[in-house]
Amino acid sequence: MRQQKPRTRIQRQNRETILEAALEVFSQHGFRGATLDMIAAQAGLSKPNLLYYFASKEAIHVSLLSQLMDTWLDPLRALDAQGDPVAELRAYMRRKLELSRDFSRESRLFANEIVQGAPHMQAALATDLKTLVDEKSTVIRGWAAAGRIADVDPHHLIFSIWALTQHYADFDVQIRAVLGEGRDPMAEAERFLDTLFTRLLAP
Amino acid sequence: MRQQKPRTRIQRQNRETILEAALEVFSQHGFRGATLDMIAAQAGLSKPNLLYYFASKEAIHVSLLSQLMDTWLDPLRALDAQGDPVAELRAYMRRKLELSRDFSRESRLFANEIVQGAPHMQAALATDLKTLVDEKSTVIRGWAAAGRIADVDPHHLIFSIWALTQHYADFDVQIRAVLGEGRDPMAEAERFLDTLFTRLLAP
DNA sequence: GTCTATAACAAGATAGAC
DNA sequence: GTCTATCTTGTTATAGAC
Repeated sequence: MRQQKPRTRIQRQNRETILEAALEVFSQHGFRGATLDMIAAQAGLSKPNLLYYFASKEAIHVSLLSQLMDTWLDPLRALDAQGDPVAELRAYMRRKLELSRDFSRESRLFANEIVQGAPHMQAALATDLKTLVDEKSTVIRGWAAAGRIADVDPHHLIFSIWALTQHYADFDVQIRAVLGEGRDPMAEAERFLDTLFTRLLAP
Repeated sequence: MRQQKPRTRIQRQNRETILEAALEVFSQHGFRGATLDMIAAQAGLSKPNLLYYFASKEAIHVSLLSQLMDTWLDPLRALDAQGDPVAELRAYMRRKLELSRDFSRESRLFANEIVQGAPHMQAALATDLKTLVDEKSTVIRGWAAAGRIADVDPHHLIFSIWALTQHYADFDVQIRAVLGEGRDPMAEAERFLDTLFTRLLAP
């Protein structure tokens, strides 16, 4: 039962600091594995001070997740029905891969949430996400019908882009363990995935 | 400090019951999110009784994970260097997808562990897993060099099979939310992935 | 003697009072 | 910002049942 909207500059800044710290801790330990102590230490604030800005541990978590959804969907939103089909889809894949590289904590936070059944996001998935995906699927289906890309199921094409790009963030430990030292997973991934989607989509 | 190997029939059976219950709970909530109370309830046993059969909560978790590793690698082990390259790789993908369908809890247990940095599996990843993957990568590289499949990076090819098949188990909630009612994600996935790998691998 | 349950303990956690 | 009430949870006696 605290203020919802930050009024002053200090409030905005501290909320930002807390969310950044919480992202670090939640993405690494999951919701239950994270403690307010860890987040407070990471943020350089006292524990009660956290609870001055957020009503509860769960409130911090929810705030992170809802913020995230937007960023996460941006690359798909940018898919342009007027552009060149194969180029557009490859660019979408590349943007998603860049998100995995530059926002891997966010990706893991999301993965943690979904793997555990999305207790806090069910609604958003079935509305915002589904709406956007359905809309873009229609575009892709049109491209396929016009013979401008190969005939593939649009939904599963999108799933494959999610799966392949997020895998490099979420399963990073495994990837690095298997590849061994001295390799650059993300750079290699970009080349591999570009080849993959080029071959898949060629009409 | 309990017995390691089950001696009696009851012991084997109860350990089995506990592991089954723990799989259900751990895969859904992660290690820290799961409580012994939940596992006990699921197993129909009392909490102290759990700890009569397993030394600790962690011991149950570790037991599950080490059992899992074997099952998880079987499909890759079965990749036959003497078989037809494209058929072998497609069959490997199909076996992995069947695992995702029939052992989705195991897949999520694994995902939970890896996403959080694999605190209990680091060693196994860098040894057992890496050894097997490197070995099969050599086979695949040979196929590519002989022009029997397209020229792709073997490691990333294997990663792509993992990513695409496990995604349907681990992100099941999201998939179903996006597809909506009345569809069969796994059946559709099989057709889509078969097309994808056929096009990717065609020499 | 092998197993199971009730009860209690101690550490650690969230949340809130002062 | 220190300090604390309250609750949860992993673990351990303790004692009883098959």
